[in-house]
Amino acid sequence: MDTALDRAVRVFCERGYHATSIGDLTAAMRLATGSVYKAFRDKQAVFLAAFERYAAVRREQTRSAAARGTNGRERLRHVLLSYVEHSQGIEGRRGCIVVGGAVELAALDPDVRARVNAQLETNETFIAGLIREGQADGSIPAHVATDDTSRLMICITQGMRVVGKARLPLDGERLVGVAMKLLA
Amino acid sequence: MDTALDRAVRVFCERGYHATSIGDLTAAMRLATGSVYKAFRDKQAVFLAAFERYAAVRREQTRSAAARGTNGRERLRHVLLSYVEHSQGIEGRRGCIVVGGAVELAALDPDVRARVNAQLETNETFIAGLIREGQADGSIPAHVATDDTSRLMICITQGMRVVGKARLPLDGERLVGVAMKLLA
DNA sequence: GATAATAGGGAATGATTGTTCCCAAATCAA
DNA sequence: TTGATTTGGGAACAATCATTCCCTATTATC
Repeated sequence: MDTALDRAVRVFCERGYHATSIGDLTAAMRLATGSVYKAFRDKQAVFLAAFERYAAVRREQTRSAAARGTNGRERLRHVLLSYVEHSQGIEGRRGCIVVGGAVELAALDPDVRARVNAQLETNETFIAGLIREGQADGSIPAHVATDDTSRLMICITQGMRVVGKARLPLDGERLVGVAMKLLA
Repeated sequence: MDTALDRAVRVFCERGYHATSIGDLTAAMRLATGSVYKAFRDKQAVFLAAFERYAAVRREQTRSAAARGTNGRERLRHVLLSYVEHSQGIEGRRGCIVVGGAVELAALDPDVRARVNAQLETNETFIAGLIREGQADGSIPAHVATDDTSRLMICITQGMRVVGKARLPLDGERLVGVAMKLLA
């Protein structure tokens, strides 16, 4: 079932919510219509489950990117680098289900909006934590405004997914190199 | 007809492409079904026309925001401030048709993707121009990497629209204050 | 003033949508 | 082996979709 959900994630990322029909889902998940409706209440429930699965996977990827750094600043740098990589190429073109949910459904579906906001806030809190770590270990100056900087970085990461979906190329090292000035 | 198109812009911004039915459009534009199809070839043509109209209006708003500054750095600051303002509150919740087009249609409709890319590149070129102005008038250091910085700023502006649509609050002065470090 | 041309309105249409219902195969219990 | 229960599959359904067609005012032309 998790593998079927992974396939649903791909379709929702690529086509968004409304352009994905139940037929698209059954084809991707290799399940019949009745089976999908036996596993999920309706299409929105499939989307929310796919959203949850996507968020969990991405959260893990981001944590492990952070673990590649040896201090707060380096951990943050690797998180940003990881975001650029995921916003590029084939995965970038496929898109992000959080951004898709925000743009396509935030105004129409309170459940999805709540999940999107929760996800954005989790990410922001994580980044803010890394900034504080850096300030504690001396790799980030104490005068950096933690909350404002982490919120701006959320804007950067979400924006990269928009730009990546539009297929503008993103150079990881150079883009992140510039973004790290925010920690000066 | 321009006023009808303005109303179409609002619907497309708020609901996106696929969730907007012809019925939604006729209600918003105060036109009957037949009239819409007499003025436009199909739904995609309405969207593209609305996109064009939206882009023209936003372009003008951005230019006039830039005009409020007295040097390159200040002009860029006002542009960023303007973006935060438009990403917030009722307009932020309504959303941006460029971001919506990128996220919802870039993978499905080559025409829309081309228009989205053109718009992103226009904005990026405009920002890059402001950076160069600032470097010429001495308000921005010469060592600032123009292309990388302007691309990152596009990510920031597009990301603010995603975050604003999700209804996370954005504090203009503080966010832009942090973002201006990119010009150090 | 009569007629042609245009613009706007809305019912009809066929395709597609999300959802439900029911059937067949397989698994388990006795 | 039976019978009961679950699991997966797909046809059927009503609703909604984008689009077309045709009718009625209104404007323009002679």
